[in-house]
Amino acid sequence: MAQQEDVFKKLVSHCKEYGFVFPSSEIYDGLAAVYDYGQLGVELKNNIKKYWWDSMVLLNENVVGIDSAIFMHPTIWKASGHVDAFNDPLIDNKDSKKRYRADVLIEDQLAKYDDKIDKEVAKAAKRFGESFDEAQFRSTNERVVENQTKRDQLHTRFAKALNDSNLEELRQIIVDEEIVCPISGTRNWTEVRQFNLMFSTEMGSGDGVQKIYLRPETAQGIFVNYLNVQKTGRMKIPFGIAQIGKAFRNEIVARQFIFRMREFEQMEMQFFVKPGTELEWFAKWKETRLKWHKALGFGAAKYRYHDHDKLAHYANAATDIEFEMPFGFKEVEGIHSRTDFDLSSHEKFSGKNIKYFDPELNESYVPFVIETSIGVDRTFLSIMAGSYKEEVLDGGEIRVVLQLPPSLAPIKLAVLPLVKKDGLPELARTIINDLKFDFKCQYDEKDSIGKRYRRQDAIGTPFCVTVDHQSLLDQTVTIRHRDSMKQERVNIGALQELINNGVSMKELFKQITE
RNA sequence: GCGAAAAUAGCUCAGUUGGUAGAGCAUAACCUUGCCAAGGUUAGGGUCGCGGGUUCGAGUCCCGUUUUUCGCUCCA
Repeated sequence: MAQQEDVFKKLVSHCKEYGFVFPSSEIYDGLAAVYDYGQLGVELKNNIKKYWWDSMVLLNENVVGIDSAIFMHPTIWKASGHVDAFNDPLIDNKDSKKRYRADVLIEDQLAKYDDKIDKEVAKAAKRFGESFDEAQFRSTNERVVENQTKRDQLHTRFAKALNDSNLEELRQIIVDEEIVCPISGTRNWTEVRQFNLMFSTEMGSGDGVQKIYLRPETAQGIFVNYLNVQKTGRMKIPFGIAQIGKAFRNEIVARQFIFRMREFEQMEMQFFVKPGTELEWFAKWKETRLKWHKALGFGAAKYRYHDHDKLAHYANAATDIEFEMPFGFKEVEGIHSRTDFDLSSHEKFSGKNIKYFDPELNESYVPFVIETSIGVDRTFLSIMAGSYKEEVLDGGEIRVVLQLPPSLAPIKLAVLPLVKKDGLPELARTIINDLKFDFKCQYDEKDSIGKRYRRQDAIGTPFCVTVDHQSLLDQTVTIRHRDSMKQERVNIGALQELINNGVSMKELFKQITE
C-alpha cells in the first residue's frame, strides 16, 4: 500500500510537471479541491470526451446528443429530489471526533421512548397473562403515559425544528434530551451544521432576484428536453440522449486529486425504454459500457462491477464500474435503472403531459430510463494511472513512459531532426507542415536524440519521426514506436497513412460493437 | 467538519544550537556529439505557502490562517 501511495504521488507530480493538471489558482495558494487542466491535459481530456461521444452518437443510430444549460429552473431540483434529499444536519462529538446526523440522533432518542413503552407493555403482558388488555394498559399506566407524552412532545418539537430548518433548535433538543455520543458517552457537541450538496447563486437583480442552483448532475437537462428531442428528432423508443457537461457538488470532503472535485465534468446518456423492458436494457448497457472501458487496453483485471444492494430513491437496479486506482478500486461510472421517477416527477411538478405516444402500441406512457453516467475527470485519472509506467531497461536504467492509448494521446507525433544543421531542421519542418492538418505534432531539436525520445515517452507520444542525412537523399525517415522503442524506415509519403492507422479510434470502436 | 502530518526553484529534496538559501534534475543560449536521457561554457528562476508575534536577527521558535496528504465521516 505504501508503494501504491508512492505511485499516486509520482502520478500527481508527473501531471504537474508535464502540464496535464495544475492546482487551481495556485499563485493564490490554491482553492480546495479545484484543479485546472494544462496544455497536455486538455488535449487528453478532449480526446476522452470524443471517444465517449462518438461511441454513443456515431455507433448508435438511436442515440443523439444535446448540450443543455447549467442554469435551470429551480423547481427542477425540487422535482428531482435534490433540494430535499441533501440537507442533512450534521453534528460532531468533540471527544470521540465522530460525526452524526443530528436528525438521526433524535430519531434514535424517539425510538428509545418507544422501547421503554414496549418494555412496560411486555412486562405487564407477562404479569397479567391472558387477561391483559394492551390498549387499556397503554392509556392508563402512568409510566407508559409519561413516556408517550415525552415522545409525542419531542416528536412535535423535532418535526417543527426540521421543518423550519432550525439548526440551533436541533442542537438544543440534543442538549435537552441529554443525548450522549455512543462512542465517548459524552455530551460535548459542536454546533449543528447544514451541508447542502448544491451550490447556489442569484439570477437577476432587485425584486426579481431568483435563487438558482448550479446543476449537481447533467441528467436533468436531458429529462426536461426528452420530449423536444423525441418530437423534433422523430425518435422512437427505445432511444437515448447523450450529454457532456460540467456539474457541481459542494462535497463535505473533496479529496484524492481530481478523483473527487467540487466542479467536475460528466458524460451522461439517458436511454428511454418501454416500461417492463428496463432490466434488459440495463443489462445491455452494463455490458456495453464495460467494453468501452476495456477497449482502452489496460487489462480486464483493472475493472470490476460493483452492484448496489442499497438503491437510491429513484432506482430499481444500479451498478458501478470500478477501476483499480493507485488508492484502490474506485467508481468511475455508474449505470442506473432510474425507472420513471424523474419523468413522472417532472410531469407532476410542471403540470405538463410528458408522456410518449407509442405508435406501435397505440398508447401513451411515461418511459423508463436507463442512465450511464461517467466522470470525465475520473476517467482521465484512471487512464493516467493505467498508462504511467516506470520501465527498467536492459542497461538497468529506468524509462518513464506514459502508455496512453494512441488515439487519446495529446501529441500524436514528434518530428526530430537528428542534428540541427545540414538542412535537417528544414526537412523536419516540411514534414510537420504537411501532417499538422491531421495530427497534433511537436517539433524538437534540443539535446541528444535519445533524450528527445524520452521526453516524448513521458507525455505519451506514440510516434517519433526522425530526419537524418539519408532522408535528404531518398526521402525516407525513421519512425520510432513508443512502447516497443523499435524503429522502421519509411517513405515520408507513407507517414500520413501509417500514423493515421496507429492513432485511429476505429479499433477501439470495433471492440465495443462486436 | 474533527484529528494527525506536511508546505523551501518547474520537479524531487537538503538546510547545523536562530546569523539575510543550496543540490540534483528540468528550463534557456552558445559550442560539441549524433538513433535511445544525464559532454562543455553560461544564464534565468526562491520576499522559504500567507499573516502576526518573540528576538539585535526567524526558512529555523510561538500563534493564527490557507493548501495538500492520511485516518474518521459523507458520497442519490
